[in-house]
Amino acid sequence: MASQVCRFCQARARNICRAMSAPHELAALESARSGTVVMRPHETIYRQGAPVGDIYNVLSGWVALYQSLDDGRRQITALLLPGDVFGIEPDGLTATTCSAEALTSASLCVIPRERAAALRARFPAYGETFLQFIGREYTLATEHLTSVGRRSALERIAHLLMEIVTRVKRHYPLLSGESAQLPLTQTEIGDMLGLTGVHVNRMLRQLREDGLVDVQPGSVRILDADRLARVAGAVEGVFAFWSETPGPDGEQAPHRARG
Amino acid sequence: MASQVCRFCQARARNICRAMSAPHELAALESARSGTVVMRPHETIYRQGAPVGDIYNVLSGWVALYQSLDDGRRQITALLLPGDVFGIEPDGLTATTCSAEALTSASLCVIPRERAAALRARFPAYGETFLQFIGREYTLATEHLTSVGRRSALERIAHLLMEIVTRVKRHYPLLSGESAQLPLTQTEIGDMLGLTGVHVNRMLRQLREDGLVDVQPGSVRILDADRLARVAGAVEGVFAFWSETPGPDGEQAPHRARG
DNA sequence: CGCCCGCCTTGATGCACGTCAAGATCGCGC
DNA sequence: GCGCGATCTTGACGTGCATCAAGGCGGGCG
Repeated sequence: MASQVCRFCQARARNICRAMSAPHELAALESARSGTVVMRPHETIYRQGAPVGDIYNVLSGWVALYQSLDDGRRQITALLLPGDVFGIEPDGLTATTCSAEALTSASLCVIPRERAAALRARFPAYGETFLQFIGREYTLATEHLTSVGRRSALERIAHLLMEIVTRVKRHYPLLSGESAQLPLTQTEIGDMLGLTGVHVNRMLRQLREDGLVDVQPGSVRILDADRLARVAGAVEGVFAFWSETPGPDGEQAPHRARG
Repeated sequence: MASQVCRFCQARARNICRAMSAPHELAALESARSGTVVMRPHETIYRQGAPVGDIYNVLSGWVALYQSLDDGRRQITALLLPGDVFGIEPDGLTATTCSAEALTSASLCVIPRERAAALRARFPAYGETFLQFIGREYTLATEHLTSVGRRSALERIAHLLMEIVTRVKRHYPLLSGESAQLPLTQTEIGDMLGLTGVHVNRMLRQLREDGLVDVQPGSVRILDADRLARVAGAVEGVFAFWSETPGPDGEQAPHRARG
């Protein structure tokens, strides 16, 4: 009883399904997916240590993956925006090392793990897209690692704000000027960057006083992108990476320019 | 002019080529690979910002991926041991975000990126193995992120030592007792964990005085694995993860036990 | 043999960030 | 309209790790 959702899916062109467009490919997708799930803010999608049999495609809303330690410390290890995928790490059926939680209301397209594997076997291009998407997540994680390991609190926050605004801009025109929704509490920003909420607050204040950004609860506006990037100590080429759709070696990157 | 190296490759059973064993599969591998490269200690394999057209399979030796900031700070983002793969992140042809360097003498099996893609298209099982290996690297990066973000210096070091000994043990019997080669300087350990070499030294001293480990230049010996794991604040299930060969949802994990 | 250069080791000092604590603000439910 | 909880905000204070500095050890090379 496959419905026809995939062939009308607006998100398809830019997410993990983008290699599938012929009628028989769409039919295969439609019969593989098990449905769309709608999560409410702060609802848990799956919990660290539990087996996870599905792969999730973010259609709308923001999702966080995080790891918790016994004493309650937690680290957000990934931030997923519409167009991103999670649950692909191949240890799904035994035990995930991260929990997943919706930060906002979110709708997720769900595909059972084995059916996704079957699709990859049948449509190699679909498998390649998987590789590109998990490679993208890996690169993002790597950049967060250098941020948390080697950047000061101020640099980390500047870097994260640039990343978020750039990634949001990739799919949605910004609200006005360089302003974007930011549905993260300061504590959650701290949990991404290895800081406390209190210290995040102080650093945001400094960025505001220096005229670099304006962060209101719920939104960011970047006032001086050049100086912010300089504070962030951004590595050559990251902006292009953040804004591009993962692709076969970045071929279809929209505005890639180096140097 | 394909040689016959792959069919006699000792490493094949446990590395990214393990799905390939039939004669025609081995022939395909042999004609795809471009050769074996031998690196000397501290030799650079590729540099951050440069395009990389190859995928590397570690046959022997240790390799580090790292990211550098303008002012010389650096973060090691991955540690590759024999059996691991790097260069798979799909942004290869434009610009890598990390540099790669041999920590010891190392030999690497090299496959050009497009030929690997062609193999994946022809042999879906090979493509699945890619997914599993990059997923493994992603999970490791994620755990390093929570270490650097949320663990104290002492905890991070305990955690890293357990990870390294467990990963080494996966492929090689330990030297004697729980002792393994550790070809990392204390500064390099610091670069993995977001610490200075000086502080690494002090924390190692404390672990030694507490009778948990014995770290000589060049080797580690774990004296009390239980207490060390408690200091590390290890998350449920990581040890099994470190020691297992990445597989289809961990099916062939050798000693997996949870709880 | 003796120099030099990396690395390890340890001490003294400083600072970036954490912790604790007390409002202020705002949205929400009753 | 009022109370309540979550979040933001700011101050005072403490500490974990960095920084600076000096000496020891060992291995490679002239």
